This record gives sequence, C-alpha cells and structure tokens, in this order.
Amino acid sequence: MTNPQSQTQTRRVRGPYRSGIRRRAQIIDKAVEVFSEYGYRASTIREIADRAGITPAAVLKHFGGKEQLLLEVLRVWDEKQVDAPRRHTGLAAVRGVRDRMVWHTEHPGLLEVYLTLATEATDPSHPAHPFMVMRYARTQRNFEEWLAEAEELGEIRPMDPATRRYEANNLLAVLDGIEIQWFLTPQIDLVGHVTRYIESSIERWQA
Amino acid sequence: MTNPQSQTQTRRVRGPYRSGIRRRAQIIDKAVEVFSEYGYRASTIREIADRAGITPAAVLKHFGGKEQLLLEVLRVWDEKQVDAPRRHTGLAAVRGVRDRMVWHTEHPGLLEVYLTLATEATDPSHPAHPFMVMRYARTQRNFEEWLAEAEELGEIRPMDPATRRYEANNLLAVLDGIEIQWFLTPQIDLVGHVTRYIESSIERWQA
DNA sequence: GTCTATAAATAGATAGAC
DNA sequence: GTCTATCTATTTATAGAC
Repeated sequence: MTNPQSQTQTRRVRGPYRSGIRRRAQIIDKAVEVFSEYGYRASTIREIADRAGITPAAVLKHFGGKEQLLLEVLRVWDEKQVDAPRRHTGLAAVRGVRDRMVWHTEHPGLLEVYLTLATEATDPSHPAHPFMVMRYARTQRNFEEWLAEAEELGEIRPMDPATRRYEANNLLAVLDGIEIQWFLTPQIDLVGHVTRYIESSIERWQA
Repeated sequence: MTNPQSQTQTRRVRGPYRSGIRRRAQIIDKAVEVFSEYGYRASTIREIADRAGITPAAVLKHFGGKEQLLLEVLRVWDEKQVDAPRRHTGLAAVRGVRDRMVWHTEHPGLLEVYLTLATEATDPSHPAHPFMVMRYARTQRNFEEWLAEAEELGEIRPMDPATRRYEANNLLAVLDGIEIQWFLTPQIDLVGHVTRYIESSIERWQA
C-alpha cells in the first residue's frame, strides 16, 4: 500500500514479505514499549499482543517465544544504530556521539529497553546477557579507537593506553548515567549535558 | 542466642524484638538477593521465602505484601548509607565518595538492587518511583552543596551555579555508569576509576 | 495469519490450625 | 511465628479450527 512497486510486482513479493513483515514490525514496536516499561522478565506476551490488537498465540506464531522476541528487538535496535557515526574518524567520531544522543531522545522507548536491560541482564543467566556484554565491549573499543585516531591525526595530545581506556570507560559511563537521570527527572538537558562533557573532554585532551 | 544479654533480661525484651527482628532482617537480606537478580516485578515471594527457609505465607505475615517488602529493603539500604560522608565538608566530602564506592563493592547485592530499580522504577507507576526520584534529587543536592562549601573554604575556584549543577550531575552519572560496567564486566577497577575521576575533577576545579 | 480452547505451571494473597 | 491448604488470577506455550 505504501510501496508503489508492489502494484506491478505483486506476484514476486510474498511469503512473509507482504503484510507479514508489517505485522512483525508492529509487534516489535509494541514489544519495545512493554519491555521498556516493565523490563523483560516482568513483561507479558499478553500485554504486547493486546497493544498490537492481536492474541498472544499470534505473537508466539511470529517469534516462537518470548526470549526470541527480545533478541529480535535488540537486533533491530543494534542494526539501526550502529551505522550512524561510522563515516567519521577521530574527534569527529567522538563529536558524533552527540547525534547518537539526539537519536536516543527521539526513540526513548528503545533507549529505555537498552538501559533497563543493561542492569537487568547483569545476571549471566539472562537471555540478553551475552548481547549486552558484547555491546559494551564493542562500544568501549570504538571509543578507544577514535581516541587513537585523533592522536594520529594530531587532533589531541598522545596519551598512554591506560588513560585511553579510562577516558573511553568514563565517556560510556557518563552517557549511561546521564540517560538514567534523564528518565528519572526529564527536565535535564540530555543533549546539552553530553555536548558539554565531550567538548570539555576534548579541551583536556588537547591541553 | 548470640546475645548474652538475653539471658538476664529475657523478660523485658520481647514482642517483635527477640527472634522476630532477626527473622525480618534475614528476609530482607534474601529479598535483596532476589530483587537484585530479577528486578522487583519479576521477583517472587516464593523465591525469597525459599532462600530464607520458610514459606511464602510467613513472609507475607511479616511484611504484609510484596510492595511493602521492597520499600522496607530500600529504607534499610538508604538508612545504612546516608550517614557515612556526613562528617566531612567541601572537598573532603567529595573525596568521601570513594569510601561509598568501597562500601558498594562490599555490598554488591544492595548496589544491584539500587541500579536495577534506578532503571526499572523509571515508570511512574512503579512502587519505588517516588523513592528513586527523591534519592537522586538528594544526592545531586548533596554534591552541589559540597562544591559550594569547597568554594567557600577556598579549596577550589568559584564556579557559576549552572556549572556546579553540571559537575554534580556528571559525578552522579559517572558513578552510576561505571557501576553498570562493573557488573557487566567485573574486571574493571571500580574504586580506582572513581578515584581517578574525582582527583582529575578536583584538578580542573582548582585550575 | 489469526483465532479459540486449553494445558501446565506459577503468581500474590488469605484462612485457619498448631 | 510458621505451617498447610486453598483461592483466584495470570503466565508461557501448544493444538487445531477457520
């Protein structure tokens, strides 16, 4: 309906690709809502199904189980977010974190799923535990690489590896921590705070 | 049994004060464990009761309901922690945050309850929401006051109120964020990181 | 693709015996 | 103070009709 191509090629586009993917996307969308409000374990398939206007059985037909639905939600979120700052290097990449925060404020449901799971999935038996550990390691590595690039480009003064790791961990901590504050007391200026932290950090790295 | 006084004054010490408070404390202890593993909503009274070696009915007799048990856990945690850095002022109080982190690493269960609820209680309908909002506001205010004291004592250079608030929020964010990282990847040096952040912040405030 | 019906397990909570 | 027994509601998940 939204895609004009489906008028001419309607015969070749089928299987789970006509209304199926739309329904799937809708379920994921509602799952994001519910997971973000209750966390994973306390969320119910019934609640997700109700908001999607279908029955729990239909949801399970689509995803097989509650756990697979969660992992699908995480996969989609990760996929959408990962490309954004990839085009930049060095300090430009670090400054690109600001854009990521803007995107987060525009998708608070997804952000809340991520934050809720970051603490809930602390338990190694949690289905999202491997994903969260991987994601933190990757983010931390990205930050370190950007700092190393900035050094090579002469944008900042050299620092030893331990300091680089410290700065990467600290940036990641500030992002998570300030996002928690933003959810608890929404009057905080999330993007403004992060921008200020990044710019003052860059000044430190250059001094 | 552990208190020799109960031999001589056993008649005057009774009501909920002989074995009752010990049982209560034990239940709270196990509740901390379970809440920290599953979050509040997904935790079950049965699991808490099992770990305490009693039945769910007994737990409910003690606390009335699941929600009241949670609030009691939070009350105890808050009570134990609030006094520690109160004896210091200015920079000494800021540096006292380090001791708080040491205490946190020694009580990971309580810390995890707090972190889990910080995100889970984002939902305004969560029973711990008012508590968490209050606690964040109070911590933030404390940090700001310590900075103002440090200025008056001439320990750091004056800063405008907006900067003071920014620094307070950032410190709080770093603490929360680095704690999350510590739970997900325990090899991180929690106390070392916080100490480094505090000391380098003080240098900035003095420069 | 979605439904109804239902299974099997588990939840919070209450009543009443001891 | 703790138990057993029980209630009522809700959970994930499956089977099979449409």
